[in-house]
Amino acid sequence: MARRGDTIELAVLGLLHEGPMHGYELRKRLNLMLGWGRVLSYGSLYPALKKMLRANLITEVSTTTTPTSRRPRIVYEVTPAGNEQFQRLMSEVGPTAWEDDNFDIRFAFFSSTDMEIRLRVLEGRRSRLQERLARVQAELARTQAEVDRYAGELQRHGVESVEREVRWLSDLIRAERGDEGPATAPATKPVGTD
Amino acid sequence: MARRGDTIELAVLGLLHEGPMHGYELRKRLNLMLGWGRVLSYGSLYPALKKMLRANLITEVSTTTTPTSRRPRIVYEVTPAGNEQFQRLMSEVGPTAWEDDNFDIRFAFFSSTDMEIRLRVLEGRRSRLQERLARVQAELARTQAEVDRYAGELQRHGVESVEREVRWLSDLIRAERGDEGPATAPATKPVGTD
DNA sequence: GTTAGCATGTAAGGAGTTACATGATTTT
DNA sequence: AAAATCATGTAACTCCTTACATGCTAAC
Repeated sequence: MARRGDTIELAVLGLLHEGPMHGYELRKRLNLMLGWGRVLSYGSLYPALKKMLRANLITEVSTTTTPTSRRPRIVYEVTPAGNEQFQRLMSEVGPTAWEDDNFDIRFAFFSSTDMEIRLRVLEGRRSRLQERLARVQAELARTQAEVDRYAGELQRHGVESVEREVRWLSDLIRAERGDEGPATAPATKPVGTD
Repeated sequence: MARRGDTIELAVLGLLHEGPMHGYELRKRLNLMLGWGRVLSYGSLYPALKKMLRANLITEVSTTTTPTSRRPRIVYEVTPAGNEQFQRLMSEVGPTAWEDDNFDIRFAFFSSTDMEIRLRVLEGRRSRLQERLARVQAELARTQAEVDRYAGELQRHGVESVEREVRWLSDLIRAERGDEGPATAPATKPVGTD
């Protein structure tokens, strides 16, 4: 079962899926990818790589092929076992918190999986969001007038944001089913109900 | 300077600002308030309360006044020092990550501060979001076509969401300046540029 | 009478950050 | 020549979660 800490593992396997890379570059790519907020520190990346080496998910590749005679960098490559693990982490159904925390990463690597898994991840996220939406809206109805102005405004904005994301997911699911990848632009147009 | 762990402290002080409460109730209110995602566990709440007691930010209040003869609950009340700390945490300018992590909590307690602080918090958040937006869009322009379909779609959606939040913040700032609290509905209307 | 919710706490462990340590290479 | 960036790592520390431990009260 997927644990909290498997996030870095998933991200590293996903990036290495595109080709060999060394630690420093992995960190840079990761920080661009997950640019919205948190950055990953070396203090967690390097130990994670060591752990993955021991688990035989990745292997070191000699850098001697580099023509420009740079300083020795440790380039990693994904093993067959690593690819298996990647597919497992991409598709596994775990606790809500884990799946929500890793949705973005999974999405970013959608090209490296098949449609079946993409649909499961998208639909899973949508149903979790809808469930929460229902709970929050029930709560809102129950406590109606007694909420603070600002707290209420925050709730309202939160609900609206989640509703948008649900519509976005619905568009993507439709596109996926219609077999034409993510829609390139129409997310702002009225798309009817979900 | 505000540390990462001051989040619970801020939230507890904010809730107690509305009146005395015991731990169990604090947790419930908090989990409703921050309903979008993570829940706070007893394992972090109770030790935090103990720590705040020692720091003299809150005090225990005897529950003997309760008429229904319930089991003894430990009801906490905020001290003058606690109120000072609350105002400090509400207004303090810290590292980006801290301010971003705590924006929602600060917003939810806006009624307990004055307009000066509300404006500073709202404008601070808006400028941080705009800065990130600029960075990401520059990055998007630089790497144009070479991005993966799904990774690109994720970026696009992220930019759109942040742009929405910037408009929301601008509405709130305008309302705050016009002295009429948060707008009750017009967030979906076109509001021009920021 | 037993399940569900109220109520408070502790201990162990996970995951990641910050700060430290080191040194090569490229740019200014 | 200095500053920035490339590049890899370790140690200490922080914050939080999970799991455990305990017992009362209300509802079914």
